[in-house]
Amino acid sequence: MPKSITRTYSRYSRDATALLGGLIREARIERKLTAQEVADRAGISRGLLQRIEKGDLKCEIGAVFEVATIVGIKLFDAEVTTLSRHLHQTRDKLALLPKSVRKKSRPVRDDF
Amino acid sequence: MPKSITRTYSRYSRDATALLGGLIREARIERKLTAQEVADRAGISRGLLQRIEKGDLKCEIGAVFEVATIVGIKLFDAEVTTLSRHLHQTRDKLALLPKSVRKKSRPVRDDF
DNA sequence: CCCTTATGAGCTATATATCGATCACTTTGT
DNA sequence: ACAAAGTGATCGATATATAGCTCATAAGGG
Repeated sequence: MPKSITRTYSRYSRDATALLGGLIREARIERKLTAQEVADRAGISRGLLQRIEKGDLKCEIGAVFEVATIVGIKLFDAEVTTLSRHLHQTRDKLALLPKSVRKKSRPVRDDF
Repeated sequence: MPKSITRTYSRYSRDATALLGGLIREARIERKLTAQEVADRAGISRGLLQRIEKGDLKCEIGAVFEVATIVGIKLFDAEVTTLSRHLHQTRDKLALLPKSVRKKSRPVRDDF
């Protein structure tokens, strides 16, 4: 990250991350696991787990998903299954789609 | 990250990330957006977008969710709605749960 | 078919996320 | 009420993810 970039995030992203973090925390407590335990199992520090549970947008997605899995949140059930469904819906269409996207170099001539 | 940490990820996490990345790519192409366009809108570099679409586990979750949102993947529909539901299911129970988890200091004496 | 443009991959410099430690505070069980 | 344990926060050091190029290849439109 050169040049000191301050990212902006959409509300959607922020809410989603915060909600996921909150659920992780609640799932952890429900399962009676200490923060240290979960952190150890996930191979991360306790501090990072804290940030994840707070919904910090700058955590590795791998770490977040890993923790989620450990505390018993089935990403496949929630997210991926739906994604899969979505994927299958569009798969046939996608087979016909171009492999690279190309912008119109010029406005379409439809004026004759 | 001091001390050269090599993280291990569960299959779940890897699959989920890869699937999400794949869906992002397909959604982008379907919408006829170039990688550069999406990257610009998300405020990230094209290289990072590539990694996200490949399912790289080490990307910021904020960047991934942001891109997902931009290409029209409704995290709320897929993930968060389910998360919300889950949240509500457990909310009442959670109100009664302890705020910190405590391990048994000693094995339970159930031998008398 | 050519020419334009998108994509993929690799490189370097730098901002920064992460770790590990420490401290104060809260909470819980006894 | 006390002691043990969990949590939250902060700090310094360092590994590393990211931006921003460049080049080569692939792909699509005219």
